[in-house]
Amino acid sequence: MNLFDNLNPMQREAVEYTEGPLLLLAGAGSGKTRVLVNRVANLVQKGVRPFNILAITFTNKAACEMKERIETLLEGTGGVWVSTFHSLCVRILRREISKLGYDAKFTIYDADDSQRIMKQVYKEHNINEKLLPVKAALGAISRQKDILVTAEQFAREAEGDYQQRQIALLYDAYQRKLKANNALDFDDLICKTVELFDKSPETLERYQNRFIYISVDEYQDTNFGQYRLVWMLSRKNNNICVVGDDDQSIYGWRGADIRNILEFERDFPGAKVIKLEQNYRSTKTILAAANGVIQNNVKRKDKELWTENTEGSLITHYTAETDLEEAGYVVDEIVSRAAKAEKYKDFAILYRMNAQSRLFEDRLVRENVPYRVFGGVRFYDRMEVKDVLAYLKALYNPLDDISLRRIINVPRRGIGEESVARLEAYAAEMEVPFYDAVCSWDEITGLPYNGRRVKDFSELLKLLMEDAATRPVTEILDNILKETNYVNELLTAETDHDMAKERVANVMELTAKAAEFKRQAEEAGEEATLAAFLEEVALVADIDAYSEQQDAVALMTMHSAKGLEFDNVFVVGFEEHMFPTSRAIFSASPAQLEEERRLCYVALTRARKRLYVTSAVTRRFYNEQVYNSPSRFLKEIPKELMRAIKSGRPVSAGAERKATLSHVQDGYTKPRTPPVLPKPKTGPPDFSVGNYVNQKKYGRGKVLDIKPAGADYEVTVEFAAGVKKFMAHLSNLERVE
DNA sequence: CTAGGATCATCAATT
DNA sequence: ATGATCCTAG
Repeated sequence: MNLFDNLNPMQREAVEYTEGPLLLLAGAGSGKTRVLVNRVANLVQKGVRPFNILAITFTNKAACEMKERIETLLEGTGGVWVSTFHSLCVRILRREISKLGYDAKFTIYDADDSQRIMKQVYKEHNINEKLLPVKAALGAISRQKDILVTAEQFAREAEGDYQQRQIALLYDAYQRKLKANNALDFDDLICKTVELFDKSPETLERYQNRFIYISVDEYQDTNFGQYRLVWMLSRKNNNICVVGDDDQSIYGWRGADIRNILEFERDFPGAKVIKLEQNYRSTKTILAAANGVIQNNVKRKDKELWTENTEGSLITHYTAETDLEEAGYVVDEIVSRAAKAEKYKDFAILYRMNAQSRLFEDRLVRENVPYRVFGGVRFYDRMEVKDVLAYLKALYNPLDDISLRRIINVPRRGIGEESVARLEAYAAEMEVPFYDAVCSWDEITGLPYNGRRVKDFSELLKLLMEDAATRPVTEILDNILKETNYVNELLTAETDHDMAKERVANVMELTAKAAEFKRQAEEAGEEATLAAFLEEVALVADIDAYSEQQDAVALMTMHSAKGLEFDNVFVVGFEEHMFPTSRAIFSASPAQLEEERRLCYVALTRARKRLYVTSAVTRRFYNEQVYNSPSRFLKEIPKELMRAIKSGRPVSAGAERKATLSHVQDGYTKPRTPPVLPKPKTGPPDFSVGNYVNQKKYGRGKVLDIKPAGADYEVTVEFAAGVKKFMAHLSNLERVE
């Protein structure tokens, strides 16, 4: 097997260059995964033990794919450590975390768990959620963790500013509570690993000796903590290869720091830089469009992708009257193209927000088109799935109050708020975990039913725990369902029958997933322990489930689409305020808009052959009818690359296209549920600049500006609460004196 | 204590 | 529009 066949000179150089720091600037579709895989294979062929190679990826899916490709290439040489940052850290921490005073059986808390913890903190400190929303506090803390600032450090810096001091207090209390529950949140996984290496140089050295060659994919999306971790691990051997594209950095809001890639050469002296600029994925047209957009960003490394692929077809820009019609066009186009021998799995619909998927789903169902939605409410976030998982978590780590409190009255067993409050008070007074309070039910006065209900619950827990230590996760799960009768509870408690059935189906799917997990573990010669299952479940992303096996249209956000490619891509909702979002438009700093533009670049470059962008003149958004103009990014795509179609009437197209489109129109002359549109009145509003108006929500305000927008007028009004914009005829603005 | 109705705020992207 | 929280009656 020659690893260098069919590689271009740049790719070949990257595969060959194995010693010392290497920065691979790899544009979209430039074959970087191939380079990474071949590079690892090259190392192994040179005699490096797979055991000594670490490859970090962004998603579990990417990790699996890479592992498979390496194993195929090397015919079954396992042992290369391929994982995401988070799973790498968990594996290290499971072995080493006792050095930081945590128990090795720590639980990983997701965003929902974190929120519950924080709500408890608010309660204990009597802090008003209105003054500082829980989400805002958690966000602020998360940003600090991203840059490895501890609660103590933050408290020192926060002196003076009241809001900051408040956050410092919350950060500290939140962290203590996590510790008491023997739990880590997502950010902690990274921070604690860095902390561990800081505190224990000999531990760090062990891992440095183990990971002699390290590569990091999607380096543009790493945050400071992750950068620091990589830096520490690679310091000794200095064999670090990072791959990234500053134009595809789309996780700034999550703390990703584009400087990591821009300053790599400074951080790792003597670094070699190789650029991969040849694109193998898209047509010339698609690439030119993407380049046209991204070149409007100021902050970027200079480079331009090119391709030897064909020109391909023009990009279609479809302007629909309504969001409903937009969905109709997209789905009908998919149906008609699929009829011409294309597979459903060759189509993707990409949107900015998960909420946009609904209309497309409705339409796909109606046309009997198989599809899969990624993202949105994750499977593991479903209420019923979380309930069952909470049992598993509580059995595994009895210190995990959050999980224990979640299940104490699920299914209903007559332990309500009152009882929980008593237990809590006891736990606080005796300074013991909540679980101990449950077990000490006989010492607590004032429990309803003489503590009988709590007693039963504590006995149930003990019974389940007996098995939990030794049995495989599948049996533990079956046992929980049997002893609690949870499924039955779902069926009786839920008033909505379809909903109940769906919930039961989800629980069943969870047991199926556990079974599948057990099968895989046994195949690998491992045990399907509770610990391993919980870990897997905590760190999966929805996109990890994406598979090309299923012939189904893929629906996902542009963020989720990163790293994927499709023959035909529809980028929908291509409008101001949708994409770029209002937040980015009104943001004071241009950075947010630049990130939106990079997201646009990512979205456009997902397409191999055909690219569609669609916009609607009007749509329902947060339960309001809004009128948006086409996205500014549309103007950044060179006009000659596009074919514009408005409301079912091709501006320039052949007969074949017309046939398709009349089909679209038919769907709309007799829609099953006619779109309810307000009748836009015409004419200017009955007030002018300088007048005062009244608005339901914001009260009295002064009109600053009125300008035509489609059939209506956009009115800018200054209220006490700030400057807001409205569509004149939709927003019930009344002139007042 | 629980169930069910009323009221209220919220509304990006994710490991 | 939806989901979370609050409130009242059994």
